[in-house]
Amino acid sequence: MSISDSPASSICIAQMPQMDTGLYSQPMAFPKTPDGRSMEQMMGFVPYSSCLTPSSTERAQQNQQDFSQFLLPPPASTLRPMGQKRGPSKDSVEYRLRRERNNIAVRKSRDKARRRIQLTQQRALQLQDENHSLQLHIQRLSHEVDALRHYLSQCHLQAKEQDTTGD
Amino acid sequence: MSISDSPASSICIAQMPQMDTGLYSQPMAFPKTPDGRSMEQMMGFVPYSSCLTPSSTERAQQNQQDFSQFLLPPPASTLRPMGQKRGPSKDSVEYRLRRERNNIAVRKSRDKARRRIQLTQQRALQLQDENHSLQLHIQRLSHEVDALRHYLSQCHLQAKEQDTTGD
DNA sequence: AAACATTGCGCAATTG
DNA sequence: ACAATTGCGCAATGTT
Repeated sequence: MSISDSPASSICIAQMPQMDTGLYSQPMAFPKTPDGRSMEQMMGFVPYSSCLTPSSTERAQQNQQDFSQFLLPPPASTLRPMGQKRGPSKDSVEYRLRRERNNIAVRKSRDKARRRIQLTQQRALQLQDENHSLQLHIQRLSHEVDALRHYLSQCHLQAKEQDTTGD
Repeated sequence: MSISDSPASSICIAQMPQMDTGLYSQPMAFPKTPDGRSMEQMMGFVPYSSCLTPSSTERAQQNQQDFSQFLLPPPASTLRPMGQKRGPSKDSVEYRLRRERNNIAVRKSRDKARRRIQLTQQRALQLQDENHSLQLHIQRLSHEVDALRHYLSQCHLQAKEQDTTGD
């Protein structure tokens, strides 16, 4: 099933109003430039962005007012019509179902990402520790090498002495 | 807790485009500052989104109280409507300004997070490489130690032989 | 082509 | 009051 309540956290979901963006949106999607912003050029349309709109969006959370969206005559009609047709997709069941599924997928994906990040962090720490240990090990070995070399040179000296003496 | 609620059925509410942010925006008019903000501040305009979408219309929840602003497009003259508004903030100017600022902060914060993550990842890789190098180094040193020990033992042997011989 | 996964974004609630 | 974070849903994309 789908959602539904969930224990604790959850919010409501399903029919909640929250939507913000809605229609037209085009918030992102477009080629984003590296810096992230801009570019809608491709399409010609302009965002309208500025749109402005304020709040409308509001979700009902208790407070909110919402305002009417319509109150305005404007272009309205020009925008997407839809009357309530739910045929294709948009305001109803099918749409809602898709949204709900996506929301779930999103949550899942984000949890995954979060875990991944955490893991990477841990790994970095672990590697750092390991690194430290290895450096210590190297230090020890280096000293050992030095000591051995020293002994060896002593040996050679003695050998030479012996040589000299003996000869 | 969240709440939510609105009667169950309703769904949406407004739907409009929100975008503002400046990002894509600027359709025409305003100067947008580099950092992205601007605009509305100057005018204070409000909603009007164009959007709207109709369909839902109906659900008008009775509750919506407010709406206010007048829906009008005009330039509003700059200012907020006045009318009833619950004092604090909600639908206009002030609100919009706050939102805009927050949106900017959010983008900033996320960029930062992204960079941080990337950095951690790089660091992990780097540490891994370093680790590998250190292990090789250890291997070399270990061999060296072995070799030296071997030489040393040879030395001692010779010394002994010499000893024996000489004696 | 339908389902799931990612990702940028704005909103709102929190936190400092 | 205000910036920084964080959880969340939306929608465009990407992947299967």
